Amino acid sequence: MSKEITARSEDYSQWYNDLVLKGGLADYSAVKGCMVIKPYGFGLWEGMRDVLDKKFKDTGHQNAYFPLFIPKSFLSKEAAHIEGFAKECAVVTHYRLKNDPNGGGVIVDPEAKLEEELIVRPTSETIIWNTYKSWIQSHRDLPLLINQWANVVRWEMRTRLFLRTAEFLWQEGHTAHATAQEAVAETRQMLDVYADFAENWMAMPVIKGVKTPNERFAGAVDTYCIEALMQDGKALQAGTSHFLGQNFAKAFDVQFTNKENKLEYVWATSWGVSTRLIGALVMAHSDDDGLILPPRIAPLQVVIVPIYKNEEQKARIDEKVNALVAELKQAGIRVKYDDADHARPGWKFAEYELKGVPVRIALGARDLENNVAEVARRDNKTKESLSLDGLTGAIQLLLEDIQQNMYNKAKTYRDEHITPVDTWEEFVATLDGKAGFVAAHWDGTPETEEAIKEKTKATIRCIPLNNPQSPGQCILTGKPSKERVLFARAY
RNA sequence: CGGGAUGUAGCGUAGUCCGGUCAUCGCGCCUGGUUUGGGACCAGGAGGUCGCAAGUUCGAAUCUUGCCAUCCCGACCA
Repeated sequence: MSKEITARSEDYSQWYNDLVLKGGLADYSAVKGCMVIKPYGFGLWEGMRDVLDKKFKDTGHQNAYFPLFIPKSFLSKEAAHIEGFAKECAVVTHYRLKNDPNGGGVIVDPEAKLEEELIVRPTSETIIWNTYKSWIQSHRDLPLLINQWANVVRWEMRTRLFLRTAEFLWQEGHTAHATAQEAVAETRQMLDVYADFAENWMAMPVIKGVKTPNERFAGAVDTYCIEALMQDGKALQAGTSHFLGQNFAKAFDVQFTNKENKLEYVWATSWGVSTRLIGALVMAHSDDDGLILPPRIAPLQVVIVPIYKNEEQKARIDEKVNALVAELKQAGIRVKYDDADHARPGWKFAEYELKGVPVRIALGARDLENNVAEVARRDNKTKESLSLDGLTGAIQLLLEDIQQNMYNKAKTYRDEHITPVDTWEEFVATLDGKAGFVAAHWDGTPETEEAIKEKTKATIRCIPLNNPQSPGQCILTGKPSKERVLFARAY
């Protein structure tokens, strides 16, 4: 083994790092807290982006682009918003460099100080609502449904590849509506879009829910989320959708004239997912041999490896494979024929397993004689010989089966890790033991939530939508509770 | 931002305590050949400002100081 991967059981964090680095998804960079996304990792993001972008367009949204820089004064217009982000903002103070007169290279020119400092966007609500003010006058201008694909910067103290970096890529939708009901419906619709994407493309089951006030987005009335469970039993927020009420409309004075010719503040939403999804994907499915990517998102779905003893055999295999590749591509399958001569088949097998390619086809002289190919699937590491006749159809079915199997496996794990508990002892024991989500009663106060967090490091991940109402007693205070909420330790 | 650890060739490492032919070994890389059904073998070869910068010294990978980056644990967060 030339590329050792740390076992999950040995060191989960190191396992994750190994997969990301050795799987070729990303590299560390020369800049603290920032990462380089390598082509294979970016390919994953492109796949996610393409699917999501189509879903956004299909639900009536348009893409636009707003500035990277936000005047400092904008950020402070919404009190809760600045409160939430102030501690992690990068600030641009100067606009010019000059040669150090003392010969120390280049320095910031003290003459070139900005009159108003600029904040590198940690999110774009403020610059967007400042803009919307000039775009919205009448109810006929509504709804305004905009999305942007962008990078944002949050100066994080502790970073982890994909999961938390100072700069990350995301999309942020920002919509304006005439009524609260319409804005709430939009918030919920986009949450559904995210959940559908996570489950049907990423094969990652998620729980849709609403955040408690403690966990709410800075400036939102309600924050909805999708929560996923990683293999170490920690939860990960995979996407959020916020109902912003009229908070930003009021902060930026965005009013419209309604049908009755009266001025009203507009109602807002924002929603986003980020490159963090790549981290979620890695941790949800992969094993100690490497990545396991769901076919619908995998940059490469099928890899074909030739096995030959001489040029004559190679030529015959080439001929067969070239026809197969054409057919697979015709069927819309992302396929690569790896006939590089410098690596032997065994090396390639291990390499593509590390990279999580869902299906590997090996084709040798012996197979040609029998008119078969050896087809190996990455998700459960089984192999079988399939006839070369109709192989494309079989591969299509196999890819679908892998996608479904990965989802089922993740869902079984997730479902087995939602544990209802009724006492504090059980609660602590479950968190420390099997981990995962713990469904417990809570008295509904931020103080109790905070106390539980301090004692156990577990937070309320969400109150699931359509949560069954069942009276009980708060696990910490014993006060009455009308429903269970989901606790977990989280990324 | 606090605590701990690390940084020597693309990767992993020996050497650091006790300064002086010490820049070691494996993988990878290049050339040629033999190979090819689970990370091949032989022969030859290239590659390093020892994280960066000052300092101590006749002499620094090794000692001192500062800085940078990464990992782990905490506080904060998507």
